[in-house]
Amino acid sequence: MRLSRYFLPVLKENPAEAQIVSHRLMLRAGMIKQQAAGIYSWLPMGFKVLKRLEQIVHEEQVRAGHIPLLMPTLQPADLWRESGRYDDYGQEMLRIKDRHDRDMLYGPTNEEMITDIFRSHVNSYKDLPLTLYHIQWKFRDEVRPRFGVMRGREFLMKDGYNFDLTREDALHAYNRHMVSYLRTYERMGLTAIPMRAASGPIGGDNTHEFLVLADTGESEVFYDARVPALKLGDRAVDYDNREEVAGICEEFTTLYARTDETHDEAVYAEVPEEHRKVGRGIEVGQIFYFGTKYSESMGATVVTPDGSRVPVEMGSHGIGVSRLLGALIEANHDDKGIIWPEGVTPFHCGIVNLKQGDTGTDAACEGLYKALRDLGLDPLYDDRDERAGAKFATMDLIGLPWRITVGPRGLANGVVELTSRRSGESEEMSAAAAVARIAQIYDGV
RNA sequence: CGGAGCGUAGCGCAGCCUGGUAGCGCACCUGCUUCGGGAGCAGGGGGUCGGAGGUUCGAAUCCUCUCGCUCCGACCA
Repeated sequence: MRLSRYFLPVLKENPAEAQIVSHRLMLRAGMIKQQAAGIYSWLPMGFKVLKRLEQIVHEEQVRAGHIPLLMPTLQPADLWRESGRYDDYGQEMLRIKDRHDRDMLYGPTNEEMITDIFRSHVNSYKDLPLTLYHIQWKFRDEVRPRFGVMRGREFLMKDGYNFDLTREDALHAYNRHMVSYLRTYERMGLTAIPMRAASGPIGGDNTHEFLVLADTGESEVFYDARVPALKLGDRAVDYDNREEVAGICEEFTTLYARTDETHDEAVYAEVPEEHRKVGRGIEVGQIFYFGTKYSESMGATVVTPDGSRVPVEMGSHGIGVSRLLGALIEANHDDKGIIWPEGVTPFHCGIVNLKQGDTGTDAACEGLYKALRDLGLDPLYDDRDERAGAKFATMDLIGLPWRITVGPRGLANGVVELTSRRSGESEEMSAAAAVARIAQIYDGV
């Protein structure tokens, strides 16, 4: 993309309403525009990152054997009357009437609807196990939306639902989700720690929340310092292998890690003192096993091998996709702006032309731009007629992890400059070498 | 939902107390000079002061109502 033809309305000054750094940077970097309290338009670059996160979530869900579908944002109230949650959910649910005066609602989640789909089409144990998920906009009419997309009223969420015959099968689904989530966050360059959680209104006994450590997090967290160092890495996981999947879960949940809701001083005291850490975290996902809570109230049953009919075992699992953007920035920024991890960056690298209009630098930049694109990479070429300082400031603000700087001074020596946004370190090399390096960095990302 | 505050140009703000017909910085447009970390000079465009009502000869300013937004606390992906 050529910046002169893109739509990237960056702000030089901090918008007054944004208090936390991710909100401020998303506004300044021209990623979002607020339309109402907790409701945002996603401008091109914000939308690009959001789509990238969505894609990673999809890939990891499919890898785990889960099946995508799409349910609507608007739902009939009757489904929720059946489960009993229409009255329970309270004012957080946005209720709407259509022209025929029918009660509708903007879905805050989809347990009822997925259960309805299931019971309409599945009757036999032979169709199990089954895990369906979608990535769809939700609405929860929060009393006090804040922190930009981290606590919006409208938000994009991946929610998945497993249907199993037995409790053991359902717990395997639970574990499968935990591992797929670990992998998802890791690909995004985030360290998200599974922590035992309280169940909340969705209900259920087994539940973990995934927390990204950040000073601005809303939850207080207590954990063993060795937990954030745990990595899934690129090990191959057979998601159908129960022992293997359970083993990974054990690996990641044995050491102490809890939020203030489930914190237990007595257990925490057993953690060696030098490993005890207290901090703050942003919740970016949660997994639940809730058994037959919805299948019983809504009649989602299957016929077993012996001919009897039993309610299915279920769980639901969510990732706050739009919130992840905020969490990513909270975890990856400095005083100049965002620092995108390679896995989620909106553009692979930036090209800064220090002397726009100069035949030599223009040609060198065009050459780089074409070479990178020919390799399937997506560079952002700052071809605006701006001064060097302005271009550098924009690049730092929007946080592309790599920048190639092209100026007459370097070109006279046959070199361009490759700079890491994260470390700030620069290296001079030929244009061809810079292209090769970028390609190598993104190989396999 | 309790408490506090803010709405004046695209963004950041001053003016309001003490009414007299709107200003500053950035951004934008034009020209010249600049050009390796948010340039300088000169000129220019843009605001029914959130909305409605009231007081007054006169309202951004005072009064009433209303809408929106933010922050602090209790609740949540």
